[in-house]
Amino acid sequence: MELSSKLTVNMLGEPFLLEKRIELLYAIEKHGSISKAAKAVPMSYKSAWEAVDAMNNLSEEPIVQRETGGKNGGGTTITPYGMKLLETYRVLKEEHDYFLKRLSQIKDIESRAFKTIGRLAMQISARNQIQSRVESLTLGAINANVCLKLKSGKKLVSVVTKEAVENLGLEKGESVTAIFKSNTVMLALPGKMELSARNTLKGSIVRIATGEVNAEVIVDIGYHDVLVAVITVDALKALELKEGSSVIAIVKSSDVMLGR
Amino acid sequence: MELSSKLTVNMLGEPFLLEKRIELLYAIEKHGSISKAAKAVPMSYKSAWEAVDAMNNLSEEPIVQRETGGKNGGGTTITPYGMKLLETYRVLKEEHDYFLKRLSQIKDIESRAFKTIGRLAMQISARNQIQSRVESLTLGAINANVCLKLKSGKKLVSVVTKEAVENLGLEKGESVTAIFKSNTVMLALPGKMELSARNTLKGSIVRIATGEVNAEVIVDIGYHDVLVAVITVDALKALELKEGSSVIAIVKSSDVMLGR
DNA sequence: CTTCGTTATATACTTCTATACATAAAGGCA
DNA sequence: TGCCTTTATGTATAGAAGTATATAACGAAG
Repeated sequence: MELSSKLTVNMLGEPFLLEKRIELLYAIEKHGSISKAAKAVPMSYKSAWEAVDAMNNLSEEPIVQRETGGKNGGGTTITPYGMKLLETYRVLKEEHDYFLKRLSQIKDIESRAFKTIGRLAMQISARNQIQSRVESLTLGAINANVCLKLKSGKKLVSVVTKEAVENLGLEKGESVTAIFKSNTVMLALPGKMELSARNTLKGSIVRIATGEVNAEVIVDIGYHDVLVAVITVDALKALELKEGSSVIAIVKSSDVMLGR
Repeated sequence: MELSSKLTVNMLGEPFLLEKRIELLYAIEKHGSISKAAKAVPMSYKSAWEAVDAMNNLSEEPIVQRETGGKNGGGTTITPYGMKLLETYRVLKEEHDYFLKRLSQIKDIESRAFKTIGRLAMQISARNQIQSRVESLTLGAINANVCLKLKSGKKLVSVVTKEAVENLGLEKGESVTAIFKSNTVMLALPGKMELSARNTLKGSIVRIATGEVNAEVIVDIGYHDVLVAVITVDALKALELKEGSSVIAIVKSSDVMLGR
C-alpha cells in the first residue's frame, strides 16, 4: 500500500503546469525545438504544440520564445522566466514527493505517531535546522540519547523522550534534522574553557546583526552548515566578536529536537 | 496560482482508493446499494460495480458485502474493514490537503522562507504541540513576542526571532501550533510561589511514568489539551505528585517554538 | 409462483483524448 | 529562386473510458 499523487499547478482555474508538460519543457530546453522535443518525450507534435501554447497563454510572461523560419527552420527556446518556473516546480515537486514518502511510511493511522506528533506539513520557527544522520542511539526508561553526525563530520547529541524516538521511527543510519532555537545557542571563544555541554561546534562568524538588547550572530560551521545564535549585546561586546572571528557554538543536548 | 493534486492509494501497483471511489463508497454506505449509490454520485451502474469489484479484489479483506436477491432485491453494505479504510483515507486526505494549502501559500520559492525554514513535511520529536491562535504580536529588532490563546482560553507567550515570524507569515488571529520539548516544562504546586516565567498553566496530572532518573508526567490543562513534562524523580518526590494532583506547568517563553 | 429491486454481466453507443497525416507560412542560406 | 526545417493549423482516425441499455440470476415476501 503506497501513495501517489500528481502535482499540478493551476492558473485561473485551468491546469497550468503538469508533470507531462514539465517533461516537455525540459526536452525543449535540451533540443531547441518543439518538434524534436515531442519526439523525445514522446508525444505527438500537435499535443506538444498545444501544451506549449496553453502554458504561454496562461502565464503572465511568456515561458518560451518561438521562431518560425530561419537558419534551421526556426526553433523554440525557454525564456529566463520559463526557467524560473521550471525551478519552482522542481522544488514544489520535491517537497510534495517527500511529503508523500513520509505519509506512506506512517502506515498505521491509528498509531499514536499520528495523534501525538501531529501535523506532518508543518513549518517551524526554529532557525537552526541541520541535516544529519543518526550515528548511535541509546534508550533509557524515559529519555533517549541520540548521537548525530553532521555533513562536516562533527557530532551533535540530542536528548529526547523515548516515545519521540519511537514515534519518529528513528534508527541508526537514518537521516534526521537537528532542530534547536537560536537562543539556545551559546557562543564562546576557542581554547578559553572546558564545558559540561557535550555539543561544541567550532566555526567562524559570517554576519552579526545588532539590536538594542539582543544580537543575532550567524556562524558557519563548515560544509554549508550555518548556525544562528541570538545572544545579548553585552555578551557580544564582552567576547569582542566580529565578523570573521573564530568561535565555538555550544548547544545543550536537551535543547536539540529531532525532525524527520 | 494554486496547487492541486489528487491523492490515490495504490495496492500492488494498481490504483486502489481514489477520490471518486471514496465518494462512491460513502454513497453506498448511505443508500445501501450500488445501484442507488451510482445514481447519487452520479455515475453509471457498470462503472460503479466495476470500481467496487476492483477494490474488493485488491483489498486483503473485503471492503463491501454484496447480496443478490432477498427482501429488497439484496443490497451492498460496507464492512467494518471498509469503514476503517474510509477513515484512513479521510485522515490521509486531510493531511494532504493541508500540505497543499501550506505549499500554495509559500508563493515565493526564492524567498528565504523556503531555504531557512526547511522541509515542510516534517514530523518533530517535541511531545508538546498545542493548537492555538495568535492574539497579539510585537516585533523587536531581533526578537518577536507572540502572545497565543489556547482553546481553553489560557494564554501562552512565545519568543522567537523576528525572521521566524516573517518566514512563517504569522499574523494576528491566525492559527499556529505552540511547540516545546517536554524537558522544558517545569511543574509547581499551586499557590506556593510567584515566578518570573510568564507561562503558567494550571492543570491536573493524568498519568505518571517513572524511570530511574527521570519521570514523565502528563498534565491535562483543559479542553483536551495535554502537556508532557519530564522532570527528575527527586523533584517528583519532593512535590509529592500523584495522579489526580493539581499542578501548575511552567514554560519559559523562550522555550516555546511556533509551527504552522 | 409471481413480483420486485438488486447484483452480475454482455453489448452497442457516445464522448473525449491523443495520434497520424496533410498543408501553409516563415525566413535564413546556398 | 529553391531548399530546408520548424512553427502553426486543420482534419481524419484510432483507442480508451464511460454511458446507456438489455438481460439473467437471485431470493425473500405476498
